Amino acid sequence: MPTHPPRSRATGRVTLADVAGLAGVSPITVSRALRGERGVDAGLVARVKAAADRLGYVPDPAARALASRHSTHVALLIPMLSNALFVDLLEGVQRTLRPAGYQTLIGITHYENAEEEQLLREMLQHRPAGLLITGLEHSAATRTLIQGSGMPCVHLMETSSTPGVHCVGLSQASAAAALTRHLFERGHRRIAFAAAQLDARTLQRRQGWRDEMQAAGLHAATLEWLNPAPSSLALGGTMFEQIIAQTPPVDAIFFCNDDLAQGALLAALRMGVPVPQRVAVAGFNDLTGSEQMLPPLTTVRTPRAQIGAVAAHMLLALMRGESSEPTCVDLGFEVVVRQST
Amino acid sequence: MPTHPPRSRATGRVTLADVAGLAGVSPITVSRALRGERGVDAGLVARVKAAADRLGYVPDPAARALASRHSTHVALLIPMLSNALFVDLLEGVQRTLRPAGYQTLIGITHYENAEEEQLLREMLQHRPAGLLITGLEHSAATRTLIQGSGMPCVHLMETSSTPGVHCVGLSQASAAAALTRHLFERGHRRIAFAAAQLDARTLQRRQGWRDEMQAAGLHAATLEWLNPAPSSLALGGTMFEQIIAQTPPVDAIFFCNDDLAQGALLAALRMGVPVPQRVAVAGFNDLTGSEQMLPPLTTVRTPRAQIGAVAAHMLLALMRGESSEPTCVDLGFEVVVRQST
DNA sequence: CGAATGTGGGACAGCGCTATCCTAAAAGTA
DNA sequence: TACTTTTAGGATAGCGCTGTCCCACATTCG
Repeated sequence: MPTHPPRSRATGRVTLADVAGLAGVSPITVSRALRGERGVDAGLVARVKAAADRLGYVPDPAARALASRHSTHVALLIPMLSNALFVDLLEGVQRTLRPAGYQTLIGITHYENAEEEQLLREMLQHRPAGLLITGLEHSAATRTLIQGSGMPCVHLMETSSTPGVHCVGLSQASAAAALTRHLFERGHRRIAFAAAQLDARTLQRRQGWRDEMQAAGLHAATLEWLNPAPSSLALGGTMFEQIIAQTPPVDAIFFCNDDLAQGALLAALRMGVPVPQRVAVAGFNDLTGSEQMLPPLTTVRTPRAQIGAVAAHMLLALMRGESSEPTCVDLGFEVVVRQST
Repeated sequence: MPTHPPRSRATGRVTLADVAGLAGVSPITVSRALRGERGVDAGLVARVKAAADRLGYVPDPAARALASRHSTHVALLIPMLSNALFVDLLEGVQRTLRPAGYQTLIGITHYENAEEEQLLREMLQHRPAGLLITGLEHSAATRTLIQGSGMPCVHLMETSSTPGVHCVGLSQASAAAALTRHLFERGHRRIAFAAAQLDARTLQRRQGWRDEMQAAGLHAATLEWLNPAPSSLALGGTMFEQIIAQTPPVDAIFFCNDDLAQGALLAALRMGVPVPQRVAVAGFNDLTGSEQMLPPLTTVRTPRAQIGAVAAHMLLALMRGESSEPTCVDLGFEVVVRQST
């Protein structure tokens, strides 16, 4: 006859032992049954689950983390939430991780490598079960922390063919190239590229645009307008004013994101510059409001909510110890043609 | 002679016992010294801290949570992150809580009471040390959960004089009233109120507008345009089209938030309706971009980042067991007059 | 001067769970 | 049949920390 621990406790919390008492098994069997571990008799599993339900048992994450040496937290590192792109990404992640019993710990890096590293350090103290991190480029210390922790990690937004690196995203360069070709088709030749923030993805877009321009023999260094400041509607307007004053005149502007492009369209209205007659304007990401602009903005739609969801699924697989195949998922993009080009 | 536990462990993690060994005291003294608990000799505290620094000791949150029965997590419940208002709120909260050693667990309720309750239930499993929750109105079950948990709780965005209730925000009704009076001053008489989402704060704004309208003898039920759908630029445009067609014509529209108002301004441009000549337009919150619109949008600036920070400070005090005075902080607002009125 | 009060610090016993080892029965093998 | 392998489940021992009791010593007071 096995020993059965007492049924009630001082704290009021329903514990494994309570469930074990009701089901007539040992606590460790309850633990195994509830986690769906190897060889527990199916009938027993059912009995244990029924007992757990009846008592309203919920496992204590702290105890679980302490004993198993990893928590039910997933760390998510993103640059900024004021960019709607990352809000959608977060939605996709949470929608997948919550039902699987994981909590998302959000770290906002403000596009700073040092901040990212500091956040990662703090988060590792909580022994997260996995990590979702924006982009592929990080400081050496950050890479060391990730590898040293041995934690499953999925990179977001970009793609890479490096073996052993897990990522879900899209080819930023291909997307930018596709948009550039669209501008060619519309007859544009002097196409400026205007960017702010200048993070890795922005520079990849620049590369995509530049490759197409060079292939067409249309590239010129004076067509690149790079500004390291954070992007905003106001900055888009300012950049538009500068670019429109250039001689010889540009006939299209490809902004690296919709924030800038929307600001440019508003500036064009203010200045009385007809778009797309005088100059075409295109953006990137297809954020809310781009279809409401005057004229509606041509842009590239990126599947960021889906990226979040697929990456979370990949991470779940890795956390279960499965080896995810493929290691890199390209979710593509769509050029959305509207009246601004 | 006290017993000193061994200095190293299998897991590789630096533990309290390691620090205790180096400092030549017992683990419990290290625990007390590091947490700044009552009566530990100042010299000893310094010695312990030096030892901890030297070993790079960081406390294990899971063990701490298990032993003390509450974690270093703070639960934050907000309706939605696609509304920039709540992104700013989150920034303010994190900026305060992170340096104090707390992690923020974000729950997004999508404006659903049932979702809020479910999220709260899940979060309570993690025994958060405190709760930050948007608004004062919640389901009975949610209120029971909060009270039953005995957890410190601060309500965000609204104000209340109910004793025992902690809140940081602003009087939504007063702010709406002030904006309405501004419209009176500009000579407007038929002022429509247009709202979407219809959460508690929206309805409080409606009340502020209505009170002023009634006091001036200008209220009419046909001036209220309420739409339960989520607010968006597109909806703002649609509502603008409807309202502008009304006879007798309205001469001003007070949108319950800037999203709707911005959409209305874009629709006005599209339709060729001169703002503010034919109709004045005002919004609420002063979101990014409102100053960039054509014409720039008159709105009410709300100090949401500050609300987040002040609420987090209040919660920190409550979590330390101090009784916060005052229990309710009104951070006010500012009517920002631009060219749309 | 002895008892009442305070104060710094330690021992102990868990918090609720899981990793690990172990046993006994069941199943497969020669 | 005797032997190894597999399998289901239990006993044990922590994970790293803190709440609680407790003791030794120092301080105050009648």
